[in-house]
Amino acid sequence: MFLTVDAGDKQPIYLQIVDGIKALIACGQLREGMALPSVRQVAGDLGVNLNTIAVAYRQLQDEGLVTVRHGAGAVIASRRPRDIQPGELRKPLRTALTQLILAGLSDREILAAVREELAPLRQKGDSR
Amino acid sequence: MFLTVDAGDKQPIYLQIVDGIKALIACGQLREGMALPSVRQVAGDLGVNLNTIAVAYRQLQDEGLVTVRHGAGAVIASRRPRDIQPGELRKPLRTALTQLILAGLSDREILAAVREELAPLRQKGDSR
Amino acid sequence: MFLTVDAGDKQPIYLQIVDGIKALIACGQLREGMALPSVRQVAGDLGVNLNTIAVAYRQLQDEGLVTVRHGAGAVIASRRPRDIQPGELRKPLRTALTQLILAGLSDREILAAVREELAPLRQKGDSR
Amino acid sequence: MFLTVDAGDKQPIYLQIVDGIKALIACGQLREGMALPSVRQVAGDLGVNLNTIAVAYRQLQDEGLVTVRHGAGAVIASRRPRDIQPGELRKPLRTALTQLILAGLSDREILAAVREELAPLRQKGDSR
DNA sequence: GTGGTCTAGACCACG
DNA sequence: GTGGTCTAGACCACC
Repeated sequence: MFLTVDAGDKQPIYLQIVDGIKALIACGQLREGMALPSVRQVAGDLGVNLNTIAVAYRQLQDEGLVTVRHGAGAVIASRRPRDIQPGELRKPLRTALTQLILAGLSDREILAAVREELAPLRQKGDSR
Repeated sequence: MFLTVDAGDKQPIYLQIVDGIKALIACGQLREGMALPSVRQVAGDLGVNLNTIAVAYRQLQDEGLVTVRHGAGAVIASRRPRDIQPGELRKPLRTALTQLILAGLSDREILAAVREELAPLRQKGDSR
Repeated sequence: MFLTVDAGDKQPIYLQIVDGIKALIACGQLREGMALPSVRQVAGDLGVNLNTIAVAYRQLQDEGLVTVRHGAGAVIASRRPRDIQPGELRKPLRTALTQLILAGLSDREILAAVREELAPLRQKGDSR
Repeated sequence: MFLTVDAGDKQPIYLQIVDGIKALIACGQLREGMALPSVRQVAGDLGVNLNTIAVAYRQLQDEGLVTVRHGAGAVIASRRPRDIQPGELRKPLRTALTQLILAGLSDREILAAVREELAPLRQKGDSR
């Protein structure tokens, strides 16, 4: 489990953990039915408070990505066809791309960067 | 000036404004030397607090995108190569791509989405 | 015995079992003097922890609905008028109705839903 | 604002508050666009911790019932057609009705109780 | 053992 | 002023 947090980051710790676990799910390192490490273990490993992890797990549950069973740990939920509006996902993408343009990258360079980022997120070869 | 803010968004208003102005710069609608509208005018147009706009302008100044001249408003700064840490720009990109993967999009679909988003950001034809 | 549990439910498993048995009693499928299946059997059938079933049975005993006889299993208790505080039963009803109102149902629709739910709970014709 | 909490209740305080506010919305005492009292005020009034109220408000936001704007308080959200599966709402109703049957109430008495509970939730006369 | 809730108190971010 | 986050530590509920 390769989760890291940066206390100096503008993004709150609990969201960093949420994003980290989402990435692990996306790349297949965490699959449907697999158990997540316990709240206490993650808290100990990362050196953050128990509650902070609990909030992250709760968020993942609210998004339907994991099933938390009281007294029995958390497991990756069955992957549903996710009822998200595409518009919700486009906004952060647009913002990220804008930043790259302002940094002076050409379209070609940006697409290369996207491919570079995409590759490790597809390690397990389920490139649907 | 086509800036909009969504009070219901989870992103703070001042950042929505920062991103909006960045997009205008990226696509060439705002060019080096052009004056930004006054804090008061933007606040009035968008119906938000004066202070909120001031914070947004301050952020743009801190990033070196605009220069605020005391008593004379803000103008778009000369485009410098900017001292960017590439990692800083990659993180939001990675998060946005992760979300698209979790939504079930294939690599092909994601690259298409990136191209779609990139196009309007290059309206003015300066595809360096 | 038609009991089911849903591990993904937010309600704890032992309460799902308690509610399930209450429903069976309410509709007459379980009557005074009838024996409940053993803790072990239920646990095996549902694939849950032995202790979980024991807690459910304990709760039913505390509410006076079943009597647990040492070494001889549990049987449905004689139906007493029960010492109920009406307020205690009204609260969950009020919460459930509030949810229906927020979902946009009219009074007419809600009463229809109540009658619909009531019918199968009166299968055995003891509509006192 | 008539919110009460019972520390001895089995339901957690933050959910009691969520339910209380839902009831106020359902009966029209809180309408679209109205501001909720601040987290600090509610915490003071009820004598509970700030965080507890914050969690309740966050839950209401996650359910789309209120819009929380950082630094600017919380307001009742525009009432959307709620994308709930009716099955979700039927389960608590069924459980509540089961309890009433076990208490010995007849169908007639139960329907009377439902009408009794429904009346105060329709004070403002929008019985769609 | 697991996660859930609550407290007290601190500090930050937003408008 | 507002809400958001985090900590430390406690106690409870569940499996």
